[in-house]
Amino acid sequence: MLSFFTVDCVILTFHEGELKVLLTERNEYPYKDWWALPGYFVDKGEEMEDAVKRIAYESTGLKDIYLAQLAAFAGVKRHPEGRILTVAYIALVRYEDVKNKIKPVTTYMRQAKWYSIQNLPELAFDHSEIVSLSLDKLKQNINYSSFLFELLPEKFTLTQLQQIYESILGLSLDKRNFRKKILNLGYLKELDEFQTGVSYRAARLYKLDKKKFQKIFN
Amino acid sequence: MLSFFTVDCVILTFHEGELKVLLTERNEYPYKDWWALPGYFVDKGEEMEDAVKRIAYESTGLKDIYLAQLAAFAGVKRHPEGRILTVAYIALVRYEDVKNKIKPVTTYMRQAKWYSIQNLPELAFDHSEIVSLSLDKLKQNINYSSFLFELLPEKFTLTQLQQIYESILGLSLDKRNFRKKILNLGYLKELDEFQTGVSYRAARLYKLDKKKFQKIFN
DNA sequence: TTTAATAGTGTAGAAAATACACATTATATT
DNA sequence: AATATAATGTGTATTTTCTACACTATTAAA
Repeated sequence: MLSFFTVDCVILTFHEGELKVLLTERNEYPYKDWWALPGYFVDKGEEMEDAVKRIAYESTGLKDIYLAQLAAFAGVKRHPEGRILTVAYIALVRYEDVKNKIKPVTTYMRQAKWYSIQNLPELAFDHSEIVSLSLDKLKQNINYSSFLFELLPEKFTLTQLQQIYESILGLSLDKRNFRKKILNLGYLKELDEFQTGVSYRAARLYKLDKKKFQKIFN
Repeated sequence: MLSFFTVDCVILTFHEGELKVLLTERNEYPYKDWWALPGYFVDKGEEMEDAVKRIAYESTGLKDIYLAQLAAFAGVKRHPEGRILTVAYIALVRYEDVKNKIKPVTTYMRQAKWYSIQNLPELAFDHSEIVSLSLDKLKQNINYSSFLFELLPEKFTLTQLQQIYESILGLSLDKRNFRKKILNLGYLKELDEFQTGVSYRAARLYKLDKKKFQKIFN
């Protein structure tokens, strides 16, 4: 009993104050030359998450990235050559980790490129819907998960954290209230270190205290 | 390119103050005679949701029930005869609608039976995990969706609503605070009707004002 | 030394969450 | 008719959280 199916990856990062998603230019029919989410068939005997990691590695050069399943898409008409079921995953990466690494090495996709989620081209298949549902899912879980910190360097400023909240929620937050609330949650560790390389007052750095986060959310 | 996959249904109802899930006794190998979630192969050319509706109809006699996709499960070892991908759905039904209807008419399942989610038998495949993730998903969404009302008759008492909250969240709530909060949300319509057939003071009936609910949540 | 750019901070008022106990009402029982 | 039973329905005081709002501090570059 054969079962062909694919995984598609919504690989997100945070850069220049914006959420960005990694798109690849398809080198295969159907939708040849269209922009699409990185994705491909899951090998026989390969675990789904391993396939996602493989594809994410091929397009970002990174191993061990944060993954969460979004949903399965199996519309009879989603693929012009017959129903192909796909399972979409959200993957989060730090921009500093990938910035110079993207050079896809596969035959089925040409260049990969970060696109601001505000400004996406038309995508192949139902991939626009998949991206949009991914963002909905992040919004839903923003206060109940530490996934945000997968988008930030280990040491980050409160402004960076606030920008991620704002870009995921799609609204702007009051700086004082945001800081009061987030520090009150009690899972950020204030460091005695400061930003470097900026031409203005350097901001204090913080990091996530994972143990405290666990305690608070379980 | 063929693609065989199944859907499994976590069909939930609310009765006697408890959440219950519908299980069927399998009549096919593997796991013959085990209790399992109702589920079966999706036909070629059949939309996933239609397959879910078909299976739910076969086990409950109901059409047009509330559905939400939970997730895809595709572990290489989840099925002893080779990987079978399944997409799990949550379905919610009113007990009054199904109470006398359950008589499965398929060859692949024998009796169907409501089990309290507190007290499930060992299940076939990874179905225990699927049930448990379903409950997690309901918990997550309880305050942001009107799915609860799919478990209640059109006209219900506040005590019934509170019991559903309590059984999904797994904790008990203060009656006065619960009522204050839920009525404050502004989407319940107080009726001039009361419970009948009880041997004590009859409670007032309410119903969901769907338009107001929409307004409030969009 | 001045300018530019962002960091960092507090308070008062409003709203929401919590803790908590008893009188009311309808039916069934004697 | 009186009583018992079982669940309904209600208010207040306290604590906590949310919201609105503006200026000084710091650093580097010009």
